[in-house]
Amino acid sequence: MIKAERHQLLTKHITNNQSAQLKELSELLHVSEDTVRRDIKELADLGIIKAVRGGAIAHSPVPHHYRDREHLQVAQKEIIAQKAVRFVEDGQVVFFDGGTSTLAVAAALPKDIQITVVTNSFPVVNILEDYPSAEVIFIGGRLNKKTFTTLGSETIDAIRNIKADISFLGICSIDLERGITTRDYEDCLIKKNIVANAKTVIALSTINKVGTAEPFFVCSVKAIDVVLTDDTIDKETISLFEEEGVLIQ
Amino acid sequence: MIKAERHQLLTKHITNNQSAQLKELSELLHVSEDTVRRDIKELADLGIIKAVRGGAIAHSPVPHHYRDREHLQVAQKEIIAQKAVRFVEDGQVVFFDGGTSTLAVAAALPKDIQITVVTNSFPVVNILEDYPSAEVIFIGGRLNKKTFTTLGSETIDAIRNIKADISFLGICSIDLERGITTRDYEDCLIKKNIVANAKTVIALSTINKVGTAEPFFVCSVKAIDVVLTDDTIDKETISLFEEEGVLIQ
DNA sequence: CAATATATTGCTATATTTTGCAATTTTTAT
DNA sequence: ATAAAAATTGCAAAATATAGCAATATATTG
Repeated sequence: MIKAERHQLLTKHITNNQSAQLKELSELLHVSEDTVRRDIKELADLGIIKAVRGGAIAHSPVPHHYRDREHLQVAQKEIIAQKAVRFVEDGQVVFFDGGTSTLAVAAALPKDIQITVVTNSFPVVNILEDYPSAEVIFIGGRLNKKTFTTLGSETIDAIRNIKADISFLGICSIDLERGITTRDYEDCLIKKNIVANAKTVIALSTINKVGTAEPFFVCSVKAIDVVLTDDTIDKETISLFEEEGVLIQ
Repeated sequence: MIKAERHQLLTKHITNNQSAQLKELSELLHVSEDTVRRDIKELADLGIIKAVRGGAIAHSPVPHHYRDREHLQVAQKEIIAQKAVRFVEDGQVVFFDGGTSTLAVAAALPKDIQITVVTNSFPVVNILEDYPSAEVIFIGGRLNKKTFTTLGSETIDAIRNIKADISFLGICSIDLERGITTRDYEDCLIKKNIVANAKTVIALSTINKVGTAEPFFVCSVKAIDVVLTDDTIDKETISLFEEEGVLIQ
């Protein structure tokens, strides 16, 4: 077997299993552990996998700067993501807001999904590069280097021109009385326009954000169609939201 | 058996099996390993398969994928990049086209440079995320998953609205008579608009691309201000370009 | 058609790369 | 602190690549 072929198999095996040990790979490929070690080093230099002591692990699917934040509440975000993907169907136009919750949803989409994704979030694009049947429309504008999204009037103009079937909205704070609010003014403007231009708005929120408020008002709870959280909601809250016409899960 | 026939069989065999060794192919085609090696090299130069030590492997599912080219001709691109950064000054608005040459220029910029960067290339944004004083404006549009740039009418509209001080143009082919040409129609449209809207156009080209031509016409050589290459140019060529008002280095 | 140029092919000799092994150092776990 | 596991280094044998060359085939030209 030639080296390039080994590299392919190595990459496949490691990304499939998330991790692998030298001994296991050495036996799989019928080469010495030294060779496997060297192969792993080469692949790691290319940024394809990550070399660790005793073997290798798969790269996280999200870009590096995001990894720090991504490790926060991974399990919770995963729960939200699983709830969210059930709403997405082939043929739809789906908008993804910035933020790690929406990113988790993008990452949870099945690889063969056939949708048109609209987003102003670079990490979302990073994820969707490998989805062969997903058309991606990126909303341009000024880059915000903290959130890796675009901002500004061009961004808002572009959002106004697209009517999405579903818009996933990452939420800072949500409260029945004060509605959805954000800490950042520009982000607020973006979200306002996303809400205004979607057929169905799905807000993603970890449970600890429910019942809190921030300075800038995006929209009332009525304007949201679905709220997805990482936990079970008590019946009282559910019916309170239902009174406003909002499905909360 | 003629060469073209061998090439067909080779391509078929390699794409079917994902990879193949020299010996195996040599026996299959009843020619020496040297010939197979040369065949593979030719097919690899055309980007049909990938030549590797000991044989060849099929290209990643998407041909001409950006990631494959990323590490190609690093030294040459570095030479071009060093020539290019000398043209950039603080306070300017600089446009970066897609492609690995322009990417190398972006990567060669000093970390503290204070410019406004406009681009439709995701890799360029990735580089500039870490430049604290560089403002980044991203041109939105439809994502091309091969080049990781945006395309389409929105992209072109946005380009028209920005007048850059300097535009760096990655070049497929450049020829004194036939001008600058590309292989891809949509890419051609983008480049056309970049050239039309820049004060200074700097074309980046590895030396092997000078004197070649592709189907789609972007602009005449006159429209370019500077051509940067990875090698020294003979005096005759220099004066020929100078007659057209083009500085070539 | 002849003769001349060009391209292809397989061979040889000479680099270069890859690989497994052994000796040594570093890291990890107890 | 100590033993075990893993990484690093240097090395030699084997595999593969490169460059030059001669023989042959193919294309071009007048």
